[in-house]
Amino acid sequence: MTQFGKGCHLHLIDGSAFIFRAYHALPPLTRKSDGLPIGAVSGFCNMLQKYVEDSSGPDAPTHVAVIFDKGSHTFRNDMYDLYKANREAMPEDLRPQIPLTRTATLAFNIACKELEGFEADDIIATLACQAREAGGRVTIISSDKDLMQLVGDGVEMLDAMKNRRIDRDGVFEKFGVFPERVVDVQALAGDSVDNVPGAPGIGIKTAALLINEFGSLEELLDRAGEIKQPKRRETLIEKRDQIELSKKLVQLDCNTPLDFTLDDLEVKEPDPEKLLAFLAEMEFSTLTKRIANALGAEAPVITEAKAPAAAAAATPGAAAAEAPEMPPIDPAAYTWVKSAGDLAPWIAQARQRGWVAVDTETTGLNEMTCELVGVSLAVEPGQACYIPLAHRAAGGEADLFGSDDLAEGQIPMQEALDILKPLLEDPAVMKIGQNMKYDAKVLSRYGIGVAPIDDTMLISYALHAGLHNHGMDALSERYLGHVPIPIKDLLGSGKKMITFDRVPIEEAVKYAAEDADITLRLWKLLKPRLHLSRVTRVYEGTERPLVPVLAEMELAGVQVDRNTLSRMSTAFAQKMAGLEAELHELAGHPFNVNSPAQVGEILFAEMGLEGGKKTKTGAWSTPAEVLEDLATEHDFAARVLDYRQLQKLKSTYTDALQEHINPETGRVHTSYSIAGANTGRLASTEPNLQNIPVRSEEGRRIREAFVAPEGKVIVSLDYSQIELRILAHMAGIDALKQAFRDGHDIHAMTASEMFGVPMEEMTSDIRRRAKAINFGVIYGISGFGLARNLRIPRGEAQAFIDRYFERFPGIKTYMDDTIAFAKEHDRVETLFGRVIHTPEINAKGPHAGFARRAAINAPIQGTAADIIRRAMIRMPAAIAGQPAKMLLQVHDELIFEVAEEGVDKLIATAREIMEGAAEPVVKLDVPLVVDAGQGKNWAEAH
DNA sequence: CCTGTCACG
DNA sequence: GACGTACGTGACAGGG
Repeated sequence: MTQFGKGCHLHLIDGSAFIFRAYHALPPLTRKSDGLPIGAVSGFCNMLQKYVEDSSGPDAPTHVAVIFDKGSHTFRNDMYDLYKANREAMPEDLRPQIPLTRTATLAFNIACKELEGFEADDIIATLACQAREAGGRVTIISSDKDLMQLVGDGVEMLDAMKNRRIDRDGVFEKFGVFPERVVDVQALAGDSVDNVPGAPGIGIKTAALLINEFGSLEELLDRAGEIKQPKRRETLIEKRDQIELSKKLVQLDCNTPLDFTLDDLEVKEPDPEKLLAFLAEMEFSTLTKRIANALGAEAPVITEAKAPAAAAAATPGAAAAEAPEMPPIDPAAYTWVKSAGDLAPWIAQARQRGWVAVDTETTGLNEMTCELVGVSLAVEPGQACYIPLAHRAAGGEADLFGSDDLAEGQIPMQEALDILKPLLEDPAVMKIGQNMKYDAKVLSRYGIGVAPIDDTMLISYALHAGLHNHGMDALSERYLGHVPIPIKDLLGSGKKMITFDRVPIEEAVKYAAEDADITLRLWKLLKPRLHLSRVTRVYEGTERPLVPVLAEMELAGVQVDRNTLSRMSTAFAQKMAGLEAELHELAGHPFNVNSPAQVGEILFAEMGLEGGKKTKTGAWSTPAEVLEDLATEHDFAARVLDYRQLQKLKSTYTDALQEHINPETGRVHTSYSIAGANTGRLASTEPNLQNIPVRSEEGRRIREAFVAPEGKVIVSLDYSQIELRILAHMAGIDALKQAFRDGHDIHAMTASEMFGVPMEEMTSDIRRRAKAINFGVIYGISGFGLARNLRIPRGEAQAFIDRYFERFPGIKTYMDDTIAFAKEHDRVETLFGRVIHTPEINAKGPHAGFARRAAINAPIQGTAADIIRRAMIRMPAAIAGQPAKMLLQVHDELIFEVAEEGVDKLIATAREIMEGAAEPVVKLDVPLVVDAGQGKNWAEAH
């Protein structure tokens, strides 16, 4: 044993922080055999394992301990009986897991220390002091700000969550003072979490200001009379005792009587047998295997005792880690289907059950250009196969010719597709996929129309929008506790990346079949929850049916005229070159106009203009908003704005769009993500066709490149003021509803009501202000935001808002009710029952305002999204037989390509569908109005 | 890979 | 009282 001293590096892990993070990060998992809650233990072990993996290398610790709290009564409670009095009670299902985390720590062979009547923080402080005195280094693994007072002289903190080291400067960033004065600041600012009172009315900022001015808390309190602000002065004088008590509460104790020494904390290798036995006892199948792998040991078999009904029932609301009938995921157990004979039983199994999970493997992520490489099927959890179809034989590196041969052990593509087609199109067999639109599009290019379908991504979206994303990796990790094989492992990344057809089939089987297996497991787990969460109608009515509709639109694409774009590109380039020369001239030297940092340097440093702000990275910030203020006086700023606009148009639109023209179809095929936006909106990617310019004259011309082929016309139909109409309905504002019924100018009406100006005397400026307020309401208005938008003083903006609420009290009520609902249920809902979770709504701090506004906006934006989704779903049947195709959606607008002679009829049909899309589920008190336009291109049609 | 900026509804 | 502020997206360029 080596004596702790110079060269030693002690790691102190805040155990309680680990436990709580693990508990809150994971769903309430239970042990399969007896229903024991183990979610927190599982997360705790994962975090320890990750810690062990990450802490090797040159900076590895020589000594380590996990420190826990013990006992609820400490010396601080003797000083102040309300200390930590507002702490919530420990959740029921966490309590039994606490002792298990000690066992887990010891199983990893890491020292595990606690002391009755002492907080972990004091033990950590004591050990850190001892280590520092002995000349060693210390890293405290915690993000608890109470520990920041210990930083310095070889002691640092590591925020494991953000993987960020915090040194003296880091502490200064947080507290505005260096570690020696942190307790002084804390004593003043107090801490609501620990119920430390501090000085009322003083937060961290003010506290740091005062401490820096006076040097120390004691000095400040002695000379409090010198403070200018009367309120602050009185507080400090009156609350002196309370502040001094607060300091004692936050001051950590470096003299905790420990019954061990630093030398007892020396890092030890874990005993594989003991560690694996513990993990197996907990029945963590994935983690057991992972650690067994890491240790080079055999993973013990986890006994599969059936859960007695009573034990399962004893933990109500607890979701089982894996549904009881699901065996652990084992990629080695999947089947390689090599022949038609191999495939037959899988088809039969799928038919017999009435469902099958399907996944396709392809050469790329673009459904329009990739090629099919294989198909995997899963019929039961653990029973999955992969049918390779176009894998290439392994060729030598220099083998430029032979490597395109097909690998052995594959059914000829067409033969396999002929066998699969009847199954994939069988109306009696549900095809389950994760993001089925992708697979359906690929297969449709091979002549297979997959139906009916279920989609685990969309099931998750209907259930959990706002809680997390809905990709397979996230879902698998979250709901199955399993990390799928990363595709990177097969394809590599960057320059050396290969396509899936080059992956050896043995490897492909594991990956591909696992995807189908996971999809099936997720389906079994999540599908039954739809009706429990009352979102079956949303899923079946507005998510799932959209898949084939979008697939058809995306496959159709929109014709884009390359010549128009490239002519514009050239023109933009010339203008930009002129502007660039002019700017270099104005600056007196050449610089990169595209670099905001350099532009800022010239404006604010070289030219010495006021109003420059820096970003958090320290570079100058030059958003358009700032440049616009300068532009009236300074040509330089005006030219930069002109340049930026052209640069944006050229790089994002006229240049990039050309790259997206599909050489085979001559058209641009966007992809819509159905589960991307939390509110129910779609998102358009590769390319994004939902942000083609329209507001500026120059930008709008880009829409001229979106054309109809010979003999056809582009038709655009868009909802007029849909979100304001929904607001009028949801908030029940009679005046607004009546205005919409009468077809009045809604913004002018609002202005007239608010400012008492008769409609005949309305000016455009007053109307503009009312319009900004109307939109502000939809966004969860704030005085600050409105002030910025209208470029008026904040007080004036607030006065507008106050008057608005006075005139339309129903809006205020709606907003308050929505927030109250969100706070109670952690979610909001649209008129159609779409659920948007608002997990941050009860959070404290800067997130709170954000969450409030999002909660106000979500039902309105989401209801509008529901309505256009419903219209889109009904559209194909409504326009069947007409010479028309629906091509694009832009949130409140649908774009069609129609034969000239069919335009009037299409407009009539589509308008009827769109205006009636809310019904019969919702009967709005306001009419929905759809405007239509037509032309040879999108610019004319809009 | 992250940040800043800017395009849309 | 302090903090940061309209809502929802995606793409591109710069810079480490």
